[in-house]
Amino acid sequence: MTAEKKSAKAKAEPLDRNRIAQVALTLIDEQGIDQLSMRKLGGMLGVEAMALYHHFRNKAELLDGILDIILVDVAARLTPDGTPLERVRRTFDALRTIAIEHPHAFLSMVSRRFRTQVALKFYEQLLLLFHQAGLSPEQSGRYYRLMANFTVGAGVAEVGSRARQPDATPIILENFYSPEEFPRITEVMPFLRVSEIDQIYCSGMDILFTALKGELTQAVKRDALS
Amino acid sequence: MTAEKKSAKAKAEPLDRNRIAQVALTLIDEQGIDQLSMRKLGGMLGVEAMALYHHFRNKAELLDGILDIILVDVAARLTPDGTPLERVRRTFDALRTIAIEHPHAFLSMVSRRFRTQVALKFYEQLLLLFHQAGLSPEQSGRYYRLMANFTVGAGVAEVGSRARQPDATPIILENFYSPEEFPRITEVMPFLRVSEIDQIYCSGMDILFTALKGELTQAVKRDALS
DNA sequence: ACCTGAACACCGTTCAAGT
DNA sequence: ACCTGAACACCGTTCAAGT
Repeated sequence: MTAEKKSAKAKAEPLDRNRIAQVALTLIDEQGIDQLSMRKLGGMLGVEAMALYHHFRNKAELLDGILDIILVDVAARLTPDGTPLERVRRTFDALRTIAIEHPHAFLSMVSRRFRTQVALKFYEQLLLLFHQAGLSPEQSGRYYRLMANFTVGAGVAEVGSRARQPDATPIILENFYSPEEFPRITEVMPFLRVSEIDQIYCSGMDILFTALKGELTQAVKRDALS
Repeated sequence: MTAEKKSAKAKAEPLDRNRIAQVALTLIDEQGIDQLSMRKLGGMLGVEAMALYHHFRNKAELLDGILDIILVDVAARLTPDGTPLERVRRTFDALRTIAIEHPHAFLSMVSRRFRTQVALKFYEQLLLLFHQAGLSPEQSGRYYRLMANFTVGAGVAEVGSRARQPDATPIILENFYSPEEFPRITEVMPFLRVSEIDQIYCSGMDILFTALKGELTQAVKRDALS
């Protein structure tokens, strides 16, 4: 009986941080973040929950491990071609896809500070691109934050519409929604469909990049004069 | 003994949704979101946990109630003076202060869809301002989303630096951080201090509003020609 | 070194019962 | 209508013990 259970769950190789975090991510993707428990995760790995504590000090550290997996995945998709600014743009676009591919995980990842080597390395690489594009440290910091804010916000919004939320107030829009009560919402809703969201995100990034390039050419002009 | 406990917790008036949500918010502010439990909340109200289920169907609905409180609070701070666009700007600025005043609550609020009457009313009012500023429904939707994305992202970033996180990977920056390993991060860090964040947020909103006004004057010119 | 078992101190929620 | 008590099916984490 015990042997049967173990074989069914595939426990051949020994555990390691990466495999645990990987399985945890699938669990989150399939069942939502609050369905991730050390006990259930252990079950999926054919192991007692307590075995996991040999690889992660606690659940929070496991979440850091999941963030690492995602960042490595994002980094792997990035190609080194194009100008530095094009690469910056592609990096943020790739980060945004996390929200779409892992909606349940995204929310808990987004507020985590970069604490691991992997995360810091990712951050360093991204800032290097800003540097290569000719931005000063001050400009790099500012535009990194602006773009990160915007991308994170877009991701969060996307999560809201994609990930099923635990049933809260059952006053779902469709139930009680009267167009005459909320005329502006009614008017705007067609333009905020999931199908439009991507284009809106792009337009926002366009605005930020235009501003950035404006600052860069100004600097070039100043240099030419002096 | 039981009487002592009750009197200590002030249970004079009967419960109502608003008071429960209010106390829940203070609990979150003081102890963090994952310290909010129905049992503990009941304790603070001098009541058994199960009594709360008479006012909220479940914990998720309680969170909706907290969001309502916050939105009412934000709305109360807004004055009706100035141009519609100025009022839009002040609305987002006020929303941002939530992240600063309720960092622990912010994260769980930000991904909640607007399901309650209160939240929809707030949304309607905000979209009305866009309308009054002369934006088309498409423009209203787009700029609402752009500004909301940006503000939410800024809030999330702020939460990351303000709200204490459960101890995860103990590789805190200071511990292992070697400037030569992460030169770009080192360079940029001084410009991303908490004291600078506010200014960066403002610069981002400035960029968005400049773009918005650009679209508006273009439309005016088109109208004049035709 | 890596995993188990039992235990501790908690959860959200249901349900029948009290007033 | 509003609250209680007991119960169910869970949690994260500690700690001593096994191999």
